[in-house]
Amino acid sequence: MSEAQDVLFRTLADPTRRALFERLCREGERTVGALTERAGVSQPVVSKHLGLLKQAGLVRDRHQGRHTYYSAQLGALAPLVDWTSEMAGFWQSRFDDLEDLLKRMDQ
Amino acid sequence: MSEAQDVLFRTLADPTRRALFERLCREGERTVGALTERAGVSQPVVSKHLGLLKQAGLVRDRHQGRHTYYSAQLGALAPLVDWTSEMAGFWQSRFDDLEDLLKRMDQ
DNA sequence: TCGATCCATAGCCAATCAGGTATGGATACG
DNA sequence: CGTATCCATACCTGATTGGCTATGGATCGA
Repeated sequence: MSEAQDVLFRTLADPTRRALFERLCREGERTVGALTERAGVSQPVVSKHLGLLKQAGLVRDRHQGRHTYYSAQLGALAPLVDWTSEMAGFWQSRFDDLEDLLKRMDQ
Repeated sequence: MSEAQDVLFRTLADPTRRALFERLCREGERTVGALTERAGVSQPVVSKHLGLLKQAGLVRDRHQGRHTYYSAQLGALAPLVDWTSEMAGFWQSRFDDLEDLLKRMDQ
């Protein structure tokens, strides 16, 4: 029930938002205008999504003149990686328990 | 824009649903009744969430008499792991590009 | 200085969805 | 059998939210 995980999942659940984050990962730093092209939605919508991504810590922004440059903060994905590892860990430990059980039954 | 990733993120975005999946990972196979205890929501709601988790491939169900046992399908998390790896990969390759650039500038 | 461009905010609307209650089918038990 | 338990489905409702347009502040270029 970690808050960080919740924010990440909720933020990345939206396809438009995830696509924006993906583009920033692929292409590096980009302006709002550049991201709006081929985003399939209007500029205000892109700005709002970028705002949410920023709140989630997934991107950071840098102002230069009229432009705002956004870039991906990959480290923010850590809680997500941790969560999957944790789930896999539970799985594995239960599997070990099963192995233990079978081993003991075998004797 | 993989469909599998989209389903996973959307399904795991809900806290109640994620908590159910977590319990199944931690505790192994459980009935709907057992999951409803401490879920904080009503039994029909639990059933609906389990249905969605099943659609997403994250759990599987097994019927025995009046009971329905659900269990986590950890392999279903693969697309999520792949996605994070891919993002990290883009990040890394851009970093490599930068290294390349710096190296060439150095000469 | 004036017009144009870039971006963020505000306000609105439609769609989605998580929650509840009601209910019924299926199975177990006395 | 008849009753109780387990679970899923149907239906409704309020809240959330992703999209739009309108607008305004800020900066650049002429």
